[in-house]
Order: sequence, then C-alpha cells, then structure tokens
Amino acid sequence: MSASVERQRLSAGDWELAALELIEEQGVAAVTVELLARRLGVTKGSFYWHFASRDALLEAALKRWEQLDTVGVIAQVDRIASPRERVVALFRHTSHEIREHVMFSALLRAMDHPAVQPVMQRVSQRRVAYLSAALRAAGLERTDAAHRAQLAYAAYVGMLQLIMQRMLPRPAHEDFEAYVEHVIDALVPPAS
Amino acid sequence: MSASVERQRLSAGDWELAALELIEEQGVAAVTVELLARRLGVTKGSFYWHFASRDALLEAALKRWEQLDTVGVIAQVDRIASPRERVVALFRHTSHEIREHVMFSALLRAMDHPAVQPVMQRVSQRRVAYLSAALRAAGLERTDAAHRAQLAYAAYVGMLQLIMQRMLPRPAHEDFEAYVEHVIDALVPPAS
DNA sequence: GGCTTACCATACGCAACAGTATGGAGACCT
DNA sequence: AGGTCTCCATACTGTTGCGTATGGTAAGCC
Repeated sequence: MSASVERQRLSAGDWELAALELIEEQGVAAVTVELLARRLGVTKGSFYWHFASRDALLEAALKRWEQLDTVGVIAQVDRIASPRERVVALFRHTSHEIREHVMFSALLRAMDHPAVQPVMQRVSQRRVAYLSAALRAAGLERTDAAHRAQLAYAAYVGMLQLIMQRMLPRPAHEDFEAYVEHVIDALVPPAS
Repeated sequence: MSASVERQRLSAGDWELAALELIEEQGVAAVTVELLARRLGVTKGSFYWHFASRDALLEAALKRWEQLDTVGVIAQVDRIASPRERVVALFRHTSHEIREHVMFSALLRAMDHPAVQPVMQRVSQRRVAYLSAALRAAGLERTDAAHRAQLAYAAYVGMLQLIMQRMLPRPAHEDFEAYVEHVIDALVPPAS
C-alpha cells in the first residue's frame, strides 16, 4: 500500500511522508495519530516520541510539501525563452499534471486549519507573483499583468474546486482540452 | 445578538435560521447541537424533538438557503434588455454584494460534508447555465459561451476562496474596482 | 377539571481523538 | 558486561459532541 510500510524503526520524516500521503488520499481531517500509526504498523506511543502534538506533525509535513512545491513547476517552465510561450506552457502544464492538484485541492479544503493557511498563502502569493512577472514580460503593463495574474490564478483555483468537489461534471478529455485552449485564448495576451 | 433569541417556544424553522446564521459566522463545522441550543436559550432536549439528527437540520437549513439563492441575483438582473449589459451587470453585482458571498464561501469550505455537496452542485450548475445562456445571447457561439461561463464562474469561486481565506491580501477598494473592470474587459465579449 | 399534545430540562451512554505515564526491548558504545 | 539512548507498546485520562431516555410543564381541547 504505502512505500514506507514494512520498516522496524521510524524517523520523523517517515511520519511526515505518511501524513502527506494521507492528506492526499483523504484530506487533512483524516490525519489522526492513531490512523497514521496503524498505517505505519506501530502505535501512538511511537508518534509522541517524534512529535509533540498532531499540529506539530502537520506543520512539519506541510513545510516539507511547500519545499517540494517551490522547486516544482516554475523551475521547469522558467527556461523557455519567449515570454508568451512561457505563459502558454505554464497554462498547459498546469492543465495536464493532475497528480499535484490533488494535494493542492486537499489543502484548499483545509484552509480553516491554522497550520495550513500560512503555507497556502505563501505558495499562492509566490505563484501569482511569478505569473504576474511572466505576463509583464509578455507585454502587459504592470497593473494589467497583476490583475490578469490574479484572474488566471483564481480561475485555476476555482476550476480545481469545481471539478474536484464535483460541483461541475467532470468534463470529457477532449472538451477539457478545448476549454484550456479557450482560456489561453482569453487570458494570454496575443503575440506582439 | 440574534434576531431569533428571546422566544419561549421554537419551531423547526427557528433552528434552521439559527443554523444558517452560525454557518455564516463560523462555518458548517461550528454547527453543533449544543452551541445552537445555547444560542437559542434552550437545551438539546428541545432540538431532538424538532429534528432527528444534526444532519437532518443541516439538510433542512441548506434546502432553505438554496431556495433563497434561486430567487436571488438572477431575478434582479434578468430584466435588463441588452444581453451584453446584462452580463456586465451580473459581473458588477456579483462583485459588490459581499454579504451573500460569506455564506457561499462558508459552504465552499464544507464541501466534504455529504449534505453540502449536492446543494452546491445544483446551485453552481444553475448559475453556470444561466451565465452561459447570457453569454450566448451576447454573441458568443455555443461552446465558446459554455467555456467562457465556466471560466468566469471558476474565477469567481477562486477569487472568493483566495480573498476570504486570506491566501491573497485583501485588496484596497479602488484596486478591487480596477480588477473587476479588468475582468469585464477580458471576459465579456465586446459590443457587437 | 382531566387529558392530550407540543416543547423543553436533566441526566445519561457512547464513540472518537488528543495527549500522558510508564515500562520494555534492542542497538551501540565503553 | 553494564549502561545509555532510541524507539515503541500498553494502559490510562480527559474532552467533545452525538444521540437517547425519561420526566416535567404549559397550552389547548372536551
């Protein structure tokens, strides 16, 4: 089931990774100490040796996730020379990588939790700032780029919610492709 | 504090309204039987006379909310003759009414709950369908109108999340106004 | 004036979780 | 070989919140 099962002795990192897996599968609320312990084949006596509290685990796990996110998409797209193509590539890449969005959507549902909020805040502001800079490089002026970046990011977050939470029917593959092209057409400034 | 306080005998409707108030203030998770009873000046013995369970109350309250939502924005905007102006008015109205979004945002955070999901699904699909029809009347063809409606609604949902959950800094009034105009410019088709 | 109905109080049981106290077993040094 | 450190099991406490059982009281028939 999990890659980190079947070990005799655990480290704090093992608990963090198991927590991230569980968040991805069942959301933050499902991360209980005893369920995690069962999954790792130990009891909660072990957990409280590694962590002071459940919240301490969550913070550590989210810190780890934020680290991974920072070196994620941006690093891959950043080498594209043409500013406009860089933005387009960002949109397309975002639309096709499903896996990473599962985690993001799970965290989106847990914004109530005080440990989640600051992480999501930092991640979102970093992403919007990057997108805004890219749009400015692609020809928009400062405030337009900022507004367009917020609009695009809001559309991303919203569509993620709408589809993942089944508020809108999950579109067929080809229809979603057409939607993405529509979005690119509407939100990416034309080539200069 | 609440309008429904200071009554001797309660009806099921009083509990539903109190539940909606609580959801708006503190979210769905805060709706516990005993807290509600304290607010209404009674004990839980009363509650379980009116409702079979906490979930039954939630369903009844949400049903009531959905009713109110249906006759809400759409009815007010629908009388505007010009299709394009109707869409613009829809965008502007949505941007200025803050109060209603508080409830919507609270429900957005509770999509995990099985009673919330179908309500939000119906409401969202109804809104997207209306917006799509309006955009088509404003000159877009069928698939473009559908995609644009989804994009706009996703942007609404996403921006609501981003601001209400403090993932992005709450913009100054004038800056938000400029943002709304930017969105209208980007998403509403030009006058024919 | 008794009887029913509607609404509410009191006092439970129960399950889920967080967190604590304490001891034990193995690895590893010296 | 003895001691220490690390990791874990067991067995508790405490809280929160749902739901139930049962009795009480006021209002309205008859």
